[in-house]
Amino acid sequence: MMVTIDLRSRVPIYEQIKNQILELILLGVLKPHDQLPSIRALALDLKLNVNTVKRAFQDLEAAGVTYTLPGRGSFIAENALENNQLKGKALQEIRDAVLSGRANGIEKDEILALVESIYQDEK
Amino acid sequence: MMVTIDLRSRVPIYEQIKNQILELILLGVLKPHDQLPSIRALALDLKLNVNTVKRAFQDLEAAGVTYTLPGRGSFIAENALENNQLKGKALQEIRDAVLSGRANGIEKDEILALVESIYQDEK
Amino acid sequence: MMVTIDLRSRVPIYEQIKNQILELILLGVLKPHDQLPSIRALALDLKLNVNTVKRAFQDLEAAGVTYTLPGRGSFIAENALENNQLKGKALQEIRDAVLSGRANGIEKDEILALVESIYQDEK
Amino acid sequence: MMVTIDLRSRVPIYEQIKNQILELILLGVLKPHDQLPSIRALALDLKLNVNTVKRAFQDLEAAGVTYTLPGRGSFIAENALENNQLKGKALQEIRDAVLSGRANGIEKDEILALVESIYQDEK
DNA sequence: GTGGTCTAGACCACA
DNA sequence: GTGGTCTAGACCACT
Repeated sequence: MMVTIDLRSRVPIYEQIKNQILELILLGVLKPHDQLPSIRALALDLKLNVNTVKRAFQDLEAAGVTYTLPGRGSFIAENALENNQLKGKALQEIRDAVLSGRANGIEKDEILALVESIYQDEK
Repeated sequence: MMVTIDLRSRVPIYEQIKNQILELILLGVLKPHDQLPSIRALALDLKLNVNTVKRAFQDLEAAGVTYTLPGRGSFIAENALENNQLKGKALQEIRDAVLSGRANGIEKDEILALVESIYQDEK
Repeated sequence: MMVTIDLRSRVPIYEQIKNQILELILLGVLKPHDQLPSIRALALDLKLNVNTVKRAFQDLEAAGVTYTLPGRGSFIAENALENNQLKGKALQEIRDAVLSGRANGIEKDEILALVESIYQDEK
Repeated sequence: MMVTIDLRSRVPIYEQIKNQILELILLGVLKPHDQLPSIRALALDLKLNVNTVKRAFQDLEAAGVTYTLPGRGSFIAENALENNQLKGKALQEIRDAVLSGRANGIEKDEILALVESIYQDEK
């Protein structure tokens, strides 16, 4: 699993895990019914607490991105990205951040440029 | 003072206060050396605890946006917006939110449109 | 009375008044039994609240620097500077400030230079 | 953690904590990325309220001396002392205190000796 | 366990 | 009246 964590980020670790798995699906690296690594294996690999990884997996399942077969493991859902119910929350976060940025005097063009650069990165 | 609070927002109340005061400065409603409402008056007005409002004012002062004369009140600093040391943090928040949005399958154009609409609002 | 107040300073206004009167005595401008301006006149002159000036005068009298004849006014005491019981407190304030400066990485020489420059100013 | 508090000092408790942590960094006892004690543990240890300790840590973080990972703890920043934005304020406090001391008839040499003795203490 | 937010309320210093 | 400090304690998010 190509997942890297930045412990110094203010973004919760479980969010980083979720985001990176979603990115891998988006990029086609992970396909429907592919098996995810076990929670314990990933926690060991990333040197994280099992609970932290568990929380990420729980969220993904709750959002309809993955499904779990008890005793077998977690797998990518059929229509993972279409199911994803996390989009709304993500959009709201962007709205909040942009509003805060505007209040702090950040120019519109500054943000537009930032968005462009982010979407250029690894597409 | 035209400050409105959304108690149900995930954005901390004191951040909402900070942002709204910054907006008022940006819009020219509040000018250097203008006096802000007293923390007690604002707390009463917004039905908040004094400490919550105080936290907002403390942050603004630490950021160089306002200055406080104990026993007299808080005032807008001479170069409030130039001093503002909160911009960097705000930009970082936008970056994080956009990255998270991208991971969740939000299209670039969707974000660009959102940014445009936010900046059209009251500028 | 040549007293000037800096409303923007973190030093309490009544302390500024006390300090300036003490300086005037130190410089010989005010001599024993000279009459100080009335509290009201000074408050009017400096555009301050009467209570603020009153507090300064009270402190000076309590410290043995001045004496008051009810209905007549306040006067410089015979041995104003020798009597002054405020020295100890002032020394303690310097100690605290220097300790704090040391903690914040200010070099000894920096402070020594500052002290020299202050004592050169108007002596 | 070797932190001692003087409850009877006019220096706010949270300032005492800030100063002592800064001293520990200055002395090399605390190094970049070292973890500070938890605010709860320190509060318990010093018999203080959690919020008082929190205020100290908040200030240190705002000044760029520490960084905080929610849920994990607070740590010394990479360039803690270089970042420290509190130096200016500390210098201003010394200036004010010395001016006040001069007004109260404290001799220059008295202050110079005091500064020397303070810097001899534990350097 | 960690820190983050918020409330309620006391007491003090200053204007 | 103003802001500043401190306490006690609740509730939440994250590890």
